[in-house]
Amino acid sequence: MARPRKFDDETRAALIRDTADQIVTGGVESVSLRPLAAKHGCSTTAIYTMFGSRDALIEAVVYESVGSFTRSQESVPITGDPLEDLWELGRAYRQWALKYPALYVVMIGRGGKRPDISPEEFTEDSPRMIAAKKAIESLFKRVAECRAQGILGDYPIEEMGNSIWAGVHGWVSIEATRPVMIGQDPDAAYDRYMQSLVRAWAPTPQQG
Amino acid sequence: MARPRKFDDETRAALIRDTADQIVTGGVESVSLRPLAAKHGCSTTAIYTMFGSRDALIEAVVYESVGSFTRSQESVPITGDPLEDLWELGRAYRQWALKYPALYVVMIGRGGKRPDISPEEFTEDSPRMIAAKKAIESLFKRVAECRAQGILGDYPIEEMGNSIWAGVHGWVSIEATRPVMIGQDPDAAYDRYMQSLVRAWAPTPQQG
DNA sequence: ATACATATATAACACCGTTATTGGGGTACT
DNA sequence: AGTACCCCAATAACGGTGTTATATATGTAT
Repeated sequence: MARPRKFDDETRAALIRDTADQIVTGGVESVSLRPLAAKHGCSTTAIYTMFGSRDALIEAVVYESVGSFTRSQESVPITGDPLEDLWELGRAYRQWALKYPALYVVMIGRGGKRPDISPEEFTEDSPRMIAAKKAIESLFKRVAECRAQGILGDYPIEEMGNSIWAGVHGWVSIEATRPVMIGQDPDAAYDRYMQSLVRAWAPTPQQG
Repeated sequence: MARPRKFDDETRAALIRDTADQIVTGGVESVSLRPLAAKHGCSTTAIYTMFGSRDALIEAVVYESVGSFTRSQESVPITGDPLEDLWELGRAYRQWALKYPALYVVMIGRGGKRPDISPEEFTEDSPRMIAAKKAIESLFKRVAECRAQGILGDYPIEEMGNSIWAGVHGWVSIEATRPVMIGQDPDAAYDRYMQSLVRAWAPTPQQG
């Protein structure tokens, strides 16, 4: 019915990988279509038929990155000690973000586009929101287990989960945007910070 | 010794104000020198002698915004109840960020530039770092007062201050980048979140 | 009066994302 | 077989960007 596609899904994946690398090494703003096309032996219009626009290409990278992040979260082993698992989950969260700081910023911060009014990608149950939910699902599961075992108090899972997530994100995003965090031992400081976030939702004596 | 300056500090301030407005309404990436120059009846080269580059202009805006944010923090009254003052400080923090989300993102997130290796503006005691320190000084003071009154435990001020700040920033930055936060009553949810951050550093029975 | 230093304007440079135009390559129907 | 059709990709153009080389104006110092 039409001219056959010269570039298959493999080239599409290669473009996404290359753009992700570019974001990691040079930041989002360094992503440029002409050099990218040249590197892959195609024209910019080919990228346009594959993705639609530069923003859409970056959105594809973000989507892929969320997947990578999610896999890194899901690969944290479950030991049976939900609190220890929670620490490991938090450490993996931070490690991923510090390994790809520019990706983390883009994927959680919408790449610096105007934040107030929002596009369709943030409607409930858009692919991106589903992926985002899945990304923090491991965290919520451990929180639920901790509550079931009395390690956390009888607060709503969603409230505790969102709070711990927001707290972790705050610390990590500061570390990811600035050169170094305060203190001599960032790893230990982060551990103590995580502990404080969890301590905040400890059972009260009445809750026993 | 040279040709007299056609544009004084007033025009410089006007340029900063205008650029800040532009960031607020259209995001950083919408800041463009040619329209800006035309609006102020000068050429782009005039902007270059005044600021040096587009990035430097935005950096000037950021510096000014940090000042505005700091003033908003410092205008929170001191009632004598340090814990209540802390809540008000946290509320003012969030209100400023939600009023100027794009500014908040740029001022704390470095405008989406590559975050890993860092420029000179982040060296200890650079003007920007001094301004940043001053911006959260009110928070640290209240934390210290709370500890002095036994509302907070005997932890290092810096650890408690940084933790609460990171936590607040995490929540607020999520709210500032996404359209709406989860939950029906965002204000109340944020209040409960702040309470959890402070509860984490409550005195232990031994400390009490 | 002349030399020098600097602020500004004009115009150019090298790029950018995007798109109109053109052509190539296949299917489907006559 | 021929032809109409449709889609993909390449070329080239459009309008825009930040930045800078060049030229000019305007002052001070000699």
